[in-house]
Amino acid sequence: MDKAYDPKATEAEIYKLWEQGGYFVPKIDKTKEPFTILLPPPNANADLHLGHAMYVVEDILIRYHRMKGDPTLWLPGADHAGFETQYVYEKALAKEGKSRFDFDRKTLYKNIWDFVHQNRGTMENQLRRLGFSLDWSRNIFTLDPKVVAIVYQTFKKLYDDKLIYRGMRLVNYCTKCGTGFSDLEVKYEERKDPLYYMKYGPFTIATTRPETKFRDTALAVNPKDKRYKKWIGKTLDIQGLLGPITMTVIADPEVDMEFGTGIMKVTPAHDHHDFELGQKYNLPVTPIITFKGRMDFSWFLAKKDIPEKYRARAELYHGKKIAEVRPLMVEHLKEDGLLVKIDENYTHRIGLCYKSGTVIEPLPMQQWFVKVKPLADAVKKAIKEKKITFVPKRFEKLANQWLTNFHDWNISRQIVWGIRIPVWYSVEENPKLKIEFRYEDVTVGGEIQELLQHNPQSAGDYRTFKGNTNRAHDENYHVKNFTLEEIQNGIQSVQAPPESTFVISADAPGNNYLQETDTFDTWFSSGQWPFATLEASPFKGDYEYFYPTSVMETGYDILPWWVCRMAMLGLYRTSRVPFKTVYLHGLVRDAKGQKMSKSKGNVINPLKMADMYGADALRFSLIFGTAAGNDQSLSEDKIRGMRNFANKLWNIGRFIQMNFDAAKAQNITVPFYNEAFHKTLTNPNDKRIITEFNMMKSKVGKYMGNYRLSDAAQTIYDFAWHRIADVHLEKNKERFKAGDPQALAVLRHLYMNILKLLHPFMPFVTEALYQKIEGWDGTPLIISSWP
RNA sequence: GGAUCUGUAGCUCAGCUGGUUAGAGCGUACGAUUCACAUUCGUAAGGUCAGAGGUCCGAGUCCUCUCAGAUCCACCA
Repeated sequence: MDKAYDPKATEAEIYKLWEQGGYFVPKIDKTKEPFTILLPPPNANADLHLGHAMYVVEDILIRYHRMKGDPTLWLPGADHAGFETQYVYEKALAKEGKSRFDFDRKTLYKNIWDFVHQNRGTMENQLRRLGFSLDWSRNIFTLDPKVVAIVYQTFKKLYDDKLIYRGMRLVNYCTKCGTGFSDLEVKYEERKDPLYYMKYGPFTIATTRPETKFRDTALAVNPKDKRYKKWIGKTLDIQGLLGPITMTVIADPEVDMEFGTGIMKVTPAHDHHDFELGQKYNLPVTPIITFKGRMDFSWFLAKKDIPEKYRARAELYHGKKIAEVRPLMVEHLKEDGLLVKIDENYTHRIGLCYKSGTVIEPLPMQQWFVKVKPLADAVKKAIKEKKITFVPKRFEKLANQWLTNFHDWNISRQIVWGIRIPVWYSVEENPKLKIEFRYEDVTVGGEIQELLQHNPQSAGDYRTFKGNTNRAHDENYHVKNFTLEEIQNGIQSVQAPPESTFVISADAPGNNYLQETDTFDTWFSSGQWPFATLEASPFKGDYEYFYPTSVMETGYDILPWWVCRMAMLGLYRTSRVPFKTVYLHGLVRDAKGQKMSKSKGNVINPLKMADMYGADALRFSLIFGTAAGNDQSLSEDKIRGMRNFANKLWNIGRFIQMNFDAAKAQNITVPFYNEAFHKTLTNPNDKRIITEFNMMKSKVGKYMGNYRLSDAAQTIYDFAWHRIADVHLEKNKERFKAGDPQALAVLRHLYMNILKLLHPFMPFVTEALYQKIEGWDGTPLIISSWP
């Protein structure tokens, strides 16, 4: 044996041995209860970071149960990570000077597919590098056809149960990313913005967004507010920048009398709160901002007999960005004497796109929603009945809080990379269907139904396609023969008005159908992971045997996004909880307790650490001295310290081997330790260390059962290093050297069992050492039995 | 506004349902070592467990309040 342990020389070999030996594949035994964990699927296209390395918790539990003889499954997978991935891909496109709008839908999807699959193997090899004993024969991807089919079934069932509805709602829209988001994905930031006080008929109102006031539909006051009582219910003509607007004064108790002037304008199309008021009082939703984040005054310019002054203004505003138009409007307000004052020190919180940092624009849109409350209530009940328990316990409270506060879940995303919503609109039945269509770098809006109705059966005869009239007059516009397939692929978006009818189906119900262009929020599919993976498994009976899973282990930061949704959808689809225990780990921070980020340059790359100090050292340092659910600081020093421990184990092994070799040379036979042998023990040192070991062992067993992995790790660490190496070895050195069979037998027994106890934590070095032990029976440590 | 977490040795953190002299890793000081390991060994210094009050025979551990830090959610123009 070498003087020092060299992880590089052993780890890859050992992983191969395990994988090829088929030890990661569960040994199904119907008489035993299985132990199952699903790996939270990492993004298929991304490298692993330290957060992923925390999956070591799962590997420890898996290896522990495997050694205990439970049929054990740890199922790996990859997530398509819809928006995240498309975002990364678009950034790569931007570097080439391109954007997603340069491709039709099908090509874009295929390009992203290729992009993801080029990178996917990297992530999987990194999981291997860390020693994770995943059953690769069951590896699965969120876009595998079987998974998609299951997601579709869920959607259909939800719809049939009236838990999914389509509705015009204000969505959190990022005009830069071109998609809407769920509430969870909006980040807030404190900003100082001017608060404009402006004359509004007989009132003064305060607003930070003067640009939306052109489409105000009402004024609202608090019914208790004496100042405005006489106006309630009255209809007024209010002088604005583009002439008078007619609106009614409504009373609603939600209006804060203290804020600003106590009177608020209601803009249902661009404010969540106003939208709700609008719904309550039946106000029209009239947008003035487009999905590109530009001002839209076409509604005004289409009017007849507009005074020239106002027409000029509207033309000036039209098509401009909000930031450009706001100062112009302020100028015009001053000009007209409508501006009362500006409060420059007003701070408020505004919503930002969590990805691009763009201001989120609430815009009205037809979207698909999941009615969350019935689903969430079922989960709350299951938690109350202890069908799901949390480690640590406090997360139960948090989960309940989440489940209580969830709004209806917007599952529509205006992106291509994902599972397309299986909704089909009949072109014939929905004459108002609007499509955006792109070909040959020309985006055409138009009435495709005319085209499709002409000859829906035969492809290749769509010359009658007119496109929109503006384009038709454009001499650069080319009419081309489109096939039906080309039309389907070239569709940028289908906008179906509220009254549209539709069919839910995985495939086109007929030729005259166009599919919804939105895709599902990634979490809608990953929320079905537990049953979807097991149902889609290539091995028959997996779902029946392994579902529900035993432990769901993940970072606490995705408790609401993922864990709660899995619980909701799992319970809904299978009537059983998808997992019995939820173990949540904390964030890994840098040595100073700061969040790791690329910009701070304090990121520790787990793969680099594994290369430098060994995967075992990295694994151990992530467990050692940390508590479930708490953030932890990780320094390279700590990893180095754990590397030293691996080396200590190595050298105990080396010491043992040298002494066994010496004994062999003298023809001394060392017996194996067993109960009968134990009775023949005479030396008090041997007896005592065995007793101590047995106590330590039962302590470790108890800790493992309670998910107290850090305590288990520390207990073994302490015993191996400070009890065995520092004391027992030193005190009995002469006996070992003399080849005392009893002493050596006891030592070998202790050592073998320490390696076993330690194996879940440090699988590589323990396996390597175990196989070197004199008299090894040929069973790899990974499948040997837990002491 | 609501909620959660954290505050224990110089640093980073353990400490389960309250019970003997409060622990680890790293760091520090001094010393040892060709004998498994310098990725080593020994010895030592270092904490009024944020503060105050309370419950208890007994509290770092439970309760209340205060202070400090972090995080999450909601969000009023």
